[in-house]
Amino acid sequence: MSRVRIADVAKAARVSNATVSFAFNKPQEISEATVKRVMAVAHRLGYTPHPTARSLSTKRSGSIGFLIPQSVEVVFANPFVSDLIRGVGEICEQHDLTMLLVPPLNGSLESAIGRAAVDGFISLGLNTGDRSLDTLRRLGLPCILVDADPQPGIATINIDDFGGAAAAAAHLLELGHRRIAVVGLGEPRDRGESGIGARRLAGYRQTIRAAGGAPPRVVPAGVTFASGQAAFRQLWRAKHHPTAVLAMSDMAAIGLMATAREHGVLLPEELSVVGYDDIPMASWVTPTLTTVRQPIAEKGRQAARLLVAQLGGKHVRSPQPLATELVIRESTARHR
Amino acid sequence: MSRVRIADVAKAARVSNATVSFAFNKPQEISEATVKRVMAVAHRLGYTPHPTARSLSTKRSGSIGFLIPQSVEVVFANPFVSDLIRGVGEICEQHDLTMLLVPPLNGSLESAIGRAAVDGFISLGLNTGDRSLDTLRRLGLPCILVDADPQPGIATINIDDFGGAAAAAAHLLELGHRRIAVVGLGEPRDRGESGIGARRLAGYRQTIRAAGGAPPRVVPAGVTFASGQAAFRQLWRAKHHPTAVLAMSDMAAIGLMATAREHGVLLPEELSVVGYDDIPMASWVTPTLTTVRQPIAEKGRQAARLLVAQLGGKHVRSPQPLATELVIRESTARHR
DNA sequence: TTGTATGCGTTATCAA
DNA sequence: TTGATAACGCATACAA
Repeated sequence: MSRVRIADVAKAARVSNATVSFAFNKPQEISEATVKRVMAVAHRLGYTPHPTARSLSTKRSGSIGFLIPQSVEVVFANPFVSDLIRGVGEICEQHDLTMLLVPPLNGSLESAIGRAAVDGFISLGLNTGDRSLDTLRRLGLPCILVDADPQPGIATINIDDFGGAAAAAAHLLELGHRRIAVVGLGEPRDRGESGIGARRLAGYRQTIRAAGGAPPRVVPAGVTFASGQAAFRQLWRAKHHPTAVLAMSDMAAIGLMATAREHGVLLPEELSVVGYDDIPMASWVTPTLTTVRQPIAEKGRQAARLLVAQLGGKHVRSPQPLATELVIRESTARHR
Repeated sequence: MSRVRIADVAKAARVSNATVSFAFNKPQEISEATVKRVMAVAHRLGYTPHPTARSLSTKRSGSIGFLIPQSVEVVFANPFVSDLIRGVGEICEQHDLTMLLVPPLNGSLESAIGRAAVDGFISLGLNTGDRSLDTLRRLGLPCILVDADPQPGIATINIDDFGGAAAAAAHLLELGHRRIAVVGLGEPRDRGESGIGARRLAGYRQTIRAAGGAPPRVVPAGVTFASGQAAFRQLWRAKHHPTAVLAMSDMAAIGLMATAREHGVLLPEELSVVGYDDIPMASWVTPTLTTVRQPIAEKGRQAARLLVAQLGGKHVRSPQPLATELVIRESTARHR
């Protein structure tokens, strides 16, 4: 019981393969009666064009790849990614594109890229110097970067990481905090070099320095609840506890707050916490989280729109970084 | 600057196409020296096998479709889906499979199914009688259903929806609650018919009836924060307010709780709330949410494992429904 | 308006 | 061990 092919339809409808193909793809090119007849036969036989064969011929797969730097398991633990996907998905659906999730294959994004049958990629947080970028270029696949360092010839969607971080730091300084800790993003070796972590850290540091504050202690963390828990424990292990924390993700901030409360730390009286992202959850936790809002879904939409444009042959350029906004809620208070 | 093809490599390495193909796919079939030489040339030229051409030939795409009943925009608003995806992704990565997100195309899942170049599907919540099931059968594509009614010949992953709901209801009854409301799942027209909503509702109803309680009022909702907010407003519009609520999703429960607090309702003193799912967030909100835990990621893993087995030609059967467990936290209290 | 013939880039069969 | 060559299933330029 093999699949119904175009030839089967053609034979049953007493026309050629080409006519069947036209009936599906360019109905206006042939007579209406023929289209009707062919389609009726096709439907009766249960024919559906083979997507792979069609792709090989048209050189279009009708799907785009969503490149993630780690496993699905890890990346989707952060609600940020869901929101980003939602934005991308919105535009994809407008253009009948499906989305392929492409994590590294055996640790290598390069090989995963080569195996993905897609028309282009949206990539989340690709570090400068990553060889995947060369692979992308070599294959000539359109690609839009999100939350990455600008690359020559590749459009990148970014937010004003520095400005958001600066606003967050300024808020804490204004509240009288002087012993401020930073919960970083990713491994220490990455932080100083590049990426959003570095930009945010610069925003924190410069603002604090400009106010005459001491350089903040920085503890590494990821974008998960658990990493926020770990960050708290690390901070509280030291003799002098900070009176305020600047986190680079809401998830880490929320994990940190939960653990702080478990340790009997009063929030925000004894510890002010500022997050980053403003994921929906930030306004549902207790205390509600003061955070730097970034338009997550909009980033996804922009990236997808740009990719669609590029698929259409247009030359696209990186837009201006999107604005961030400090959202003051209950997790920050005046230093006592 | 067209893409490097297998013939280019063959010519440059002075071998035939077949030899190049062997070097990539069955290195043990040809001499080691040849493999080495061919691979060196391939690498120098930047050759990567064309995934679509390869698929057409092997009849394998190396990716599976994740069928969702609504747009990505809507479906990914529920953290439940992220967790499910994480489970599926975990197994996929073990088998070098990528995941294609397949939402309805112009409202029709059927056409979306036909266009997806995948080896099989995992489908979330496909209702009985959905014609997509016929399409799947016709195309002969392996498919595993999650949270759906059992279909003849199609393996389905389910949890003990009834038992979980019954435990939740029993818990509230035990706490002395008699005026209990249910926050449903989906449209009223679907609820009575089939699906997890119906099974959970039956669990609530039968348990309450067995205890001699009055039939619960049921208000419809979805699986989003906003639908929980709406459900609260609808409940509070009536004269007699319930003293406890059974929600069919944590997200709805969390939305309901947030709105209740805004209306000055004390939680859990004046209103007990039970959720369903036990998404991570359930233990981060205030009060922490009493809920029915289901192994979300495990469902994803099971579905993926079954699909992989089916792709391997094995005949698979629906496993036993996975156990649920009532997790008692702070959102439920004795009726005053 | 319809049919024929070729290309898409691999894999795999069968000879050599 | 390697090399021609036929599928794979469809789209499309070109011919009729």
